Amino acid sequence: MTEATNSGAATSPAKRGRGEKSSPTIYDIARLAGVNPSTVSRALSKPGRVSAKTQKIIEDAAGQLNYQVNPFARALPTGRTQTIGLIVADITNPTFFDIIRGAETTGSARDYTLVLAESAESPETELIAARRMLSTVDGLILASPRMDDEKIRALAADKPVVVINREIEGVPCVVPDVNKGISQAVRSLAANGHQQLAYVAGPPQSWMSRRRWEGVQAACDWYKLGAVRLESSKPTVDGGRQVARDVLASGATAVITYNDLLAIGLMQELQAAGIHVPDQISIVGFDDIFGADFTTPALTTVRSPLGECGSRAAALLLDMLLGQDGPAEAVRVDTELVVRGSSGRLIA
Amino acid sequence: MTEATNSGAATSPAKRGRGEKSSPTIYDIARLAGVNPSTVSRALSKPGRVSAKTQKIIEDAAGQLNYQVNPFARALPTGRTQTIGLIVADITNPTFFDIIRGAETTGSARDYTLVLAESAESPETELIAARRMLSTVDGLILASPRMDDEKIRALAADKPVVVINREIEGVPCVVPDVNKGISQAVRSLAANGHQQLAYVAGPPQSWMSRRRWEGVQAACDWYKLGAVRLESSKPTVDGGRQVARDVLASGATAVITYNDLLAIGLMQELQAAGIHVPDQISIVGFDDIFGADFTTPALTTVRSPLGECGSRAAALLLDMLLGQDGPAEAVRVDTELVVRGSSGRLIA
DNA sequence: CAATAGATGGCAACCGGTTGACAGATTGAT
DNA sequence: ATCAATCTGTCAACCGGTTGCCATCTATTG
Repeated sequence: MTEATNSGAATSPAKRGRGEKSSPTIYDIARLAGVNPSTVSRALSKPGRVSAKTQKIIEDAAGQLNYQVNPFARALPTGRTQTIGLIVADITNPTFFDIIRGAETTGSARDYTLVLAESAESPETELIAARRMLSTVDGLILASPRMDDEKIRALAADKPVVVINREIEGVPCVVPDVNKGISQAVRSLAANGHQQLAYVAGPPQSWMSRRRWEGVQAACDWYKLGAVRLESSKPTVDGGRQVARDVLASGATAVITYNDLLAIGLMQELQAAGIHVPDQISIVGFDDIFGADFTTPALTTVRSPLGECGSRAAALLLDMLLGQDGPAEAVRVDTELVVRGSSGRLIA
Repeated sequence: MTEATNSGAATSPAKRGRGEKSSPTIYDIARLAGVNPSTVSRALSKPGRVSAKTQKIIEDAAGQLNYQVNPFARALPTGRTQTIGLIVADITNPTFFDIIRGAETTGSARDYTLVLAESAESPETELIAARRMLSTVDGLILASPRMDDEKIRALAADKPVVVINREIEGVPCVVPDVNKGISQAVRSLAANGHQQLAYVAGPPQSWMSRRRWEGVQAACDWYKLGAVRLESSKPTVDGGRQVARDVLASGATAVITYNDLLAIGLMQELQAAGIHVPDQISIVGFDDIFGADFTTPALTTVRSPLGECGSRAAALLLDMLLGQDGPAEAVRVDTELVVRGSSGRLIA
């Protein structure tokens, strides 16, 4: 017996790449506890399947050996990996920081590890990343996906998928409900004397950008403001700078942008042109990203609770992994207007 | 033949959790190509080990079946997982965004997947996360780790580890070389008439904060400026606000902070108190994080190429996985002063 | 006290690749 | 033509858990 242990220990050390003292297995525990490996396996993963007495013996032995399951060995027969994947369109975009964080936090709270990939805003890269991931994770979160509904549904047919920032029939989704925040914003602008509003749109293929424009239109209708839509070249600070001349040309005195980056770039450019914000033009961003309050004046913005989206999506996914059905309806989280200095009374 | 394929497809569908049509294996390929599974394995992972002819047959068959290796099955006997882990102290801290991005980008360029975890600034959580990860990744990157040198060395003994933002004897490290940037900053401040400088320190256990203070001291010595060190409660915008009164009390006309967040908070608070930046006090941050140029005036800062650190660290790690030795010396990446509006001539 | 149901542990096959050992086929040198 | 050296493919064991099935043992019931 001792001899067996010994020889076992003697053969294995060089096994793992870099001198890792190959960790104890259920076989080691079984030998120590005097039971069959399968019993150890059951004791460790099927509560109640073995008697309390043996359970204890095995747990003690496991503790003594400082046992840790080998995730790969477990994943192989079961397919379970204790891992969730997250694909974001652009890692440099701070919008996603909070989503990543939310997902990581609730994931690790339930002992799931987060695997991260970026699609670089490309539908093709996204699909490839998703496919590659799908085989190694238990479920997938897609944040602001750029690929077709069809492709996403196909992925969702294979493994649980949750989508953030987009609604897709038949796939569980978590989306900020923009209406509340937008209507607060438009009401506030109307109350401050604005009559003509411009919406600076995001990428054409962005579902969320369309959604926000619809919300703006509806709110402007209600509050009797004129609304025009302006296109941006890209949803970044730079894109915001570039759209400044269109904004001026539009004659609007209030601007709502697809996201905060556009708003910040726009504000910088307007200020550089000698225009006073908010006295001459009010600017309202979207998302309340990190840094939105660094500007002078600080940016008024419709806060999307991105962190909450990430964490809700992860929670949803984990529930689905436990066998629950995804919600039939999209989960909506409320947005709200955060009033800071970049919006205010129009001083004509 | 067709029948075999067919029956294979027919028996397996219920296998994987949620109707995943269990993917083809090397056995399927072997059957289709009329060779032994081990030959398939070799053809697919040991270039040159099989003849060009069979190689082609097998590759065709693999392509036809749309084969993808099962990472777990591969990981089990080999230990290789095609995965690198990254542990950051705080996911909300934008400093790490760039590091994450750099690591993800160069990792995925070499077909490695990034696994992410956060330590929430706690040495204990960090160690636990690291241990848990270590068994499932090929190598680990620790960004601004908070745990003891000893613990890190212990981890490094098991698997390749690369550390960012800290130097540890015997462990490969990637650190910004602060001297160049700091001396540019101090020289610029001296040239603008400043004589008394304050350094606002970061967390006491931060290696990098000490390092920066040493750099500031040395540069101030050289340029004949007085330097005092002030403590901050926490390295955030809020911490920056709180340290404002100490800064004023110190009589310094120029401030270098441990990081940009402190600088931004400090600037906000000073401005709120009616102090003009940079006419009365110059502020220089550290890192050039996302948003550092959103402020008015935009923040002058010593840029740490965090993205490059992340990507260099990942590259280093991947090289080590290929069997190369880690560098004996820490890899240093240059910092440089980015002059924006928050620093300038002292107008007494 | 016999019959039976339920609890518990063991056996062995299996998940899907990897790899050392080996044998048959080729090739080349003599 | 002979023999060694090299190539190439096969066999089978193995990585470390999981799980269906069965045997045994215990507790319950008539």
